[in-house]
Amino acid sequence: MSTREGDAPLPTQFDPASIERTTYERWLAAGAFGATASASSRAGGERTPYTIVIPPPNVTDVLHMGHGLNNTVQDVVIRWRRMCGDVALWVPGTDHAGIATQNVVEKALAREGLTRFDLGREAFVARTTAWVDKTGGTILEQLEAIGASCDWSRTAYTLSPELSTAVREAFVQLHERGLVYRGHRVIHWCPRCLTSLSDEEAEHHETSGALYHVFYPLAGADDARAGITIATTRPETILADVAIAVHPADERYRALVGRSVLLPITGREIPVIADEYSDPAFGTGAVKITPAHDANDFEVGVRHGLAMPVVISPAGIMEEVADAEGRVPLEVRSLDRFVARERIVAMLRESGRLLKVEPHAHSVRRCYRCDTVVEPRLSDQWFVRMAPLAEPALAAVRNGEIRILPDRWEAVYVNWMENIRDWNISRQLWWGHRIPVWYCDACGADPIVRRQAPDGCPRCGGAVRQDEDVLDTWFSSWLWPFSTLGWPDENAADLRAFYPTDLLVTAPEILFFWVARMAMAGFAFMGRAPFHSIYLHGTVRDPSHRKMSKSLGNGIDPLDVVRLYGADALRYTVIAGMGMGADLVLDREDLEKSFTPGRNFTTKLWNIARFLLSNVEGSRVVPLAELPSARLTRADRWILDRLNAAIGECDAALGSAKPSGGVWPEADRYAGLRLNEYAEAARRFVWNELADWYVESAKPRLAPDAADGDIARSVLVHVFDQALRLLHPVVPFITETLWQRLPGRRVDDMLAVARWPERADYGGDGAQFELVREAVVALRQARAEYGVAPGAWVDAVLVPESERARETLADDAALIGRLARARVRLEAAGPAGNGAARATHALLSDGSHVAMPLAGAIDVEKECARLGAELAELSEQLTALGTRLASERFVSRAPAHVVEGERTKFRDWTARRDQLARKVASLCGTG
RNA sequence: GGGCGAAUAGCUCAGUUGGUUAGAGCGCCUGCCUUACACGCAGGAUGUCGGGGGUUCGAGUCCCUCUUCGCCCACCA
Repeated sequence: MSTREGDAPLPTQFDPASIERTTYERWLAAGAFGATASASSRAGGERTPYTIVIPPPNVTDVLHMGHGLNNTVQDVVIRWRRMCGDVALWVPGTDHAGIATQNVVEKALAREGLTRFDLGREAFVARTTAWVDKTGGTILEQLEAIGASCDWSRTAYTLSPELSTAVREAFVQLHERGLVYRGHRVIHWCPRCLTSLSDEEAEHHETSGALYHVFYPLAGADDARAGITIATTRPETILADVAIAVHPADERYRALVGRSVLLPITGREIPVIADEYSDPAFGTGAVKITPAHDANDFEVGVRHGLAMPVVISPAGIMEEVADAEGRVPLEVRSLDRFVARERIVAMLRESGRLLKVEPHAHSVRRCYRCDTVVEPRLSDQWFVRMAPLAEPALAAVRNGEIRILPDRWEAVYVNWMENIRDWNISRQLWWGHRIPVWYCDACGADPIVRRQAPDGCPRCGGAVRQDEDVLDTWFSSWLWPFSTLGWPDENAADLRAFYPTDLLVTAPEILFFWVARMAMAGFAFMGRAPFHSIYLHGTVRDPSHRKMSKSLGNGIDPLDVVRLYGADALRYTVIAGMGMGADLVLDREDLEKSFTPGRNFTTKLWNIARFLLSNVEGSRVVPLAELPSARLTRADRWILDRLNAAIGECDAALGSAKPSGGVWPEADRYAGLRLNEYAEAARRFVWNELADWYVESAKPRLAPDAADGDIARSVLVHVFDQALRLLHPVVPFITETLWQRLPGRRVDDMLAVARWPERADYGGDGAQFELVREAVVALRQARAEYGVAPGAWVDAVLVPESERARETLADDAALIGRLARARVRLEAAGPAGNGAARATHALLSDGSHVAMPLAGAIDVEKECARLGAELAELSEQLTALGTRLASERFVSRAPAHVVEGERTKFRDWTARRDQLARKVASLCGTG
């Protein structure tokens, strides 16, 4: 009644689709992923909390391999911690993705021939909200398909009312601390998105452009050749030039400082000024100053009190926008900036002012969302003063409070933090958090910064209007580790139970956008780091190492993989195939090949289970702990030893979950979270040890009449149970399904919340089984080498070197014979060759040897040559080793354990050499 | 321009503080449907650890240098 026995046998073929949905439903029904705040030790509970907040995918995203990779890593870790008994919380959620989402909706509008301005702000936001409500969040459902064990009751959204509260609180607090300010300066502007961007959002791209040398004649000079030549990459901005700057120490131009030159095309007079900004070594050493369209020129303009005419419209069109009367000639007016550039160049050429055009490689900034070349633009924006915020976040990485894996990224983080610049957080968009600032037009009071809209101007009581801009999307994301847990309510149960979180898993691309800023926000608003570990994984690439992307069409849909090979195959392939921080190469054109490792492994697991279950059905399986250890065979003890070793390797690869005392000790700091090593250790155990050796060796014992079948069954079930636990974080669906079918399981038992394995002393030593394995391998090699027919039984002689070896080989002679298809007999140690002449030999590691008398079947000459070569090689190595051991320097300088190891090796090799020599003598009749 | 990383088997990559005869997966070769698995089993081949120099008893691992890739940052018009 309460056990699951009686289920139909496992289907021959593993069909992932048939188990995944139901398994996931079962987890949900059992509340396996729910984390109870009161259970956290920080909230008076008994258990250690372990928290991961998801990097919120854009609400409009559909799942791609990058998400697959990112979320598999998080799920492996959170499942591991859950099994270790932590209150494991994985907070899911999505990001409203200001520019990205607005762009998508605007595109849809464009298909209707509309712009957002046709709808108006309110209607546009309503439409976007409706669209997000309808189609958004698909990705979260897709995460379930790959097994993500998020606590869905805590799903968050960066534009939810709760997070809006947090965003306004953060803005107001920063303002109160003087860390938010309104700045009038040149910022990056995307003429397509019609918004300003932060430095991080304006990406550098190497571009091969041109350097135009333009001549500005001296005003009022008799000599038409008198003047200054400047070099520029953006000739269209000439129209907004207000000065020419030369270096004060530049002798070439000293006489011209203070005089005026004539702007080409318009003939306007502009001064020549001296400013250290000008680099005498670059171009002609003279630089044109265009304060409204270049950040550096702006600084120069401020220093010299220059005018700042704007000649490029927000949309990138040449116009007399501000303080620019008479600056834009009709020929270029209303032209796009790049068209205007060509026109201006043509005009300069015609007038003879264009002296030279040389190719010039330089980097141009482009909008990270739409790839449009950004335009430097003078405007008013809100900024966050970052230097004070960076201080503690920088210190935290330096002192080990926060570690970054792989460690090489720490240098990148430190470098950025040390050179941090203020953050432009206002965006001229409609989709996002409206900036909580109001203005009074009536009395011109200072901007009113409030958590809630004020009723009226606090000074004159007049009407107020809210700032039109919204905040950078990342201004809400940087609060994510605590805003999702209830902040700004400092007493929120989740905040107290789960903050600070533990691990942040993401790609290095958003180290600055998001990760570093979260670190700063954690200190700024919570007074401590938001997490202690940052795990930066690689990128998914195609076989030509190009990043997988929608635009290149080289992407793989994870759901296709799930459909074809199962979520577990996807997860295993991703985890096992990815070293820390390394990229993952997958081939869209050959999914089968890409996911072969995962598919093969899950199939193997399935078949081990089929074999095991068919052999334990209907028998009572005694828990291992209830068995007298004296009844364990050599093979039993061996596999239990191997299990212990595997548990140790998995634990070592996963490392410490948390830093002790809040700071990572050097020894642990860069250890752990080596997920590929963990997966490999578990795979090797299950496949190469459990399946290849233990299961094979146990087969005779599982026969109905076998004497110790009960022991074999107990060990088999125990070991497989433990193995499934070890593997569960990587391949949760199949392990859960198989584990629940093991004998004695109760209906509500669930692997997802079962205990992680621990090493246990079984009161025995399985090392002697290695000799059995070696004998089998040696005999198999001999068979293969001499072309013995696969089905044929051969005679074999085992010659033990020691009493212990004799015992082992005698006990397991039948097993060796079965696995190597040989009729085995033991012969006492003694002068080699007695009865084994004309046989092929193999030495085992302890000096014992096995022989197959293959008279007639073997080529004695060939065998003698082989043995002779082996002997020669061994002798040579022995000589080298001897020389080394005789070396004064080695013995005196190498550590004692190394010297001792080499001496032991020398003794072993000597014994083997002697034995081999005897065999050569007996078989080949030479000395 | 500044900084960082990589180069190991045909391919994709592991190789933690220098220490047995350098590993895995995939691919390849040979033979096997051995009553769990051909998505499998058994056996096998393939490496001047990018080149050169150095430190050391000992270097894939540390240092220098060269070559070739890649990444990040950056206000030279």
